[in-house]
Amino acid sequence: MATTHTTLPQGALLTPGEVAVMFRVDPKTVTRWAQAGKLSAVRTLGGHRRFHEDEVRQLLEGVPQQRVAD
Amino acid sequence: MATTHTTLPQGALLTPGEVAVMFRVDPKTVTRWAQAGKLSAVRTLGGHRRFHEDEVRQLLEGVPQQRVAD
DNA sequence: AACGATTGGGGTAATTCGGGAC
DNA sequence: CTTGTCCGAATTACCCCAATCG
Repeated sequence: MATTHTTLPQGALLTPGEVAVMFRVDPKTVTRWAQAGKLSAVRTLGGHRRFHEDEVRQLLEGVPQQRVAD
Repeated sequence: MATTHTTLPQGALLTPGEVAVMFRVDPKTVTRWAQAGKLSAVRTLGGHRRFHEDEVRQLLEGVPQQRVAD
C-alpha cells in the first residue's frame, strides 16, 4: 500500500472506553459529555461514538476552553 | 437547486481496511455495514469489497439527511 | 508459481447504547 | 449539578482458517 493516500483529513479517533481511561472516568460519563456538547463525536454506522484524539488531548492538557459559567 | 449529478464520476475506491481506519472500527465491522446495506459496495471479481470514498466521507461527516444537534 | 498482506465467512467475548433511578 | 452503577438490547472486537489481492 502506498503512503500517498488522502484518507485521514482529521486524525485518529478514540473509543469511549479509551477516552474514559485517559480521564479516569466511567465510559458512561464520556457519553454524557458528548450528549452535553462538551465533546465532539463521530458516529459509526451502528451508532457508537468515536472521539477526536486531538480534541481529547487538548482538554487533558488543560488548554484554555470556553467556560459557560464561572 | 437541482444538481447535475446524473452520472457522478466514480472517485477512488477504498478497501475495507482503509474504511475501518477512518471510522476507527474493525474491518469486519465495515463488512457487516455492507451486508446490512448501510454502505454501497463494489465487488472485485474475487468477491472482495471496495467502497466509494465519496460516500464514506459523507457518512463520516454525519450528513445522512438531517442532524444538527445531538 | 510463490510470497506477504488483506479479506471473507463463521462463531464467540467484550463494548457501547439508551433509558431511568438512586 | 456531576458521577457511578443497574438493566436489556444492539453493535463491535477478536478468534479461527481458506481464498483473494497485489
